[in-house]
Amino acid sequence: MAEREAFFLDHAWAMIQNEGVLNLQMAKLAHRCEYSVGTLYQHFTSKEDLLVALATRSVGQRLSLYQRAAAWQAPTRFRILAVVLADILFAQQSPEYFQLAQYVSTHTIWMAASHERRELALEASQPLGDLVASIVQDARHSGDMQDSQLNDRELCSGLWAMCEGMHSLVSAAGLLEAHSVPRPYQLLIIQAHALLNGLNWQPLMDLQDAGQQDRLLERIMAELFDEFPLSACPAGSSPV
Amino acid sequence: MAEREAFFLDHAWAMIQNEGVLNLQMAKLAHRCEYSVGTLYQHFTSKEDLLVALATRSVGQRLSLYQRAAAWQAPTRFRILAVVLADILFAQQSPEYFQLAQYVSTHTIWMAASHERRELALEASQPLGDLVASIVQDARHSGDMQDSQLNDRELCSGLWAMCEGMHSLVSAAGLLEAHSVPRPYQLLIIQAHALLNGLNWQPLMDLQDAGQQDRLLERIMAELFDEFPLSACPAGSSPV
DNA sequence: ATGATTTTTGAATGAGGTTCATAATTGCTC
DNA sequence: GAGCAATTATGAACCTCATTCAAAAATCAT
Repeated sequence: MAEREAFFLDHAWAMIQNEGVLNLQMAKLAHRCEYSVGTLYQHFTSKEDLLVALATRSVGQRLSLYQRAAAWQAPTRFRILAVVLADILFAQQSPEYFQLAQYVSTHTIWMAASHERRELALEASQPLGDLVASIVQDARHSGDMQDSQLNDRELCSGLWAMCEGMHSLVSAAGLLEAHSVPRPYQLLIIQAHALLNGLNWQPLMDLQDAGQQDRLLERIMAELFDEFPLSACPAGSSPV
Repeated sequence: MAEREAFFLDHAWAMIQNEGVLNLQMAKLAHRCEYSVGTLYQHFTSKEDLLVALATRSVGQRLSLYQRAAAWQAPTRFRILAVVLADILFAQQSPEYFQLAQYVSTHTIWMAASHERRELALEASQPLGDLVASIVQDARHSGDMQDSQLNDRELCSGLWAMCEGMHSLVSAAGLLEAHSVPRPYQLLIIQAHALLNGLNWQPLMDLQDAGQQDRLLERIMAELFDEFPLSACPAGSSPV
């Protein structure tokens, strides 16, 4: 049963990658899977429900990238930045996923999914939060972070929002260009450094020293994400 | 002609506020405006096109709040924070608008609108960017800000992304609660302070001193946004 | 083998976005 | 102001799907 659900989702994902979210049709999907429409609807209460399920499933892939960052033997500040980089790389590698995730987390779509499905989605996102929180905890223990006002989750909420927000801005084609903001993901890295500096997360990064920032990025790419093309790295020189 | 377009948009907005974005029907809208469906389609190439037009129009209301912040006789750092607060207040005052804006800036919807409509939307958003950029310029002149790596727009991109991102996270019901992040807008203020500190935007704010932050917020509320209920202010004590 | 229960099916339903042939109106000329 | 051309408005018809549900098929229990 769970197997068939996965089967449906596999094919739905393939269809979305070919034809976009808007063109996914329940009847086509059922036909492609050689099941009837009714059977499809036994698994998903609605199309939106299926989309949320799909987005939920992809969290796993994202997590595996994040985990490299969390498990890295490096100062906590580097590790948290590596998470941001993982986020960026994944967004560039699977733009369809981000498009879907964004569409799904829209109030309009989110609320159209079943309550159970939403709960499952929230549960699935927990490991991502846990992972980031664990880095914060390490940072507190090692003395890299001294803040006492915010708990582990709250501390990262700004960084989280910033990443999410930049993805949103990027996906509205033309918006950033219209506002003279090219290379959004390079900027995201710089702004993330600024935020982490502001939170007093040691070791601080000199924002005026682009070379130092690039070297760190390149190191993370080499040590954690070496299978990604260098062009994916939002460094100062490359036009990402 | 432009008058009739505005007429359509007025009624569309009213209908969305009553019944939500998903329940807006082109035929109902036309009927309510006492025009035929065909006439409606002379103004908007599709439903998505209309939604983008609607979102575009609402930028004006948002702008008027931002302008108070920009025109305020106060240090630039206070003014930029006032912009963030204006954003939050507007989001709380017009949740329908933000829901719409978010829905519309989804790749899926955005790309379904006509090219011309998208251009208009981008143009309409310029004043918001200009306004923020002008504050940055003042900050550079007065010496509050010394960064030389980023231009005026780029400098604020992180703050912009952070605000957008937090709105996104808030609108996915249950997501923040699931991650132990209550009172998102209070957090947004704190994180904005952290980011501004990191950018070295003077005068720096002591992140550990919640009282000082609250006093600033209350001052902005009193001097700029006194018609808003105090409960709208995301201060430390109130449970927003 | 037979009846009961569960699962599957896909044609039918219905909702609603979009189109386009027709009708109405406006503008122009003599 | 009559006649004609050009423009604009109309809304029924069309078409695309998501969703449902009565009937058929498959499975299980005795």
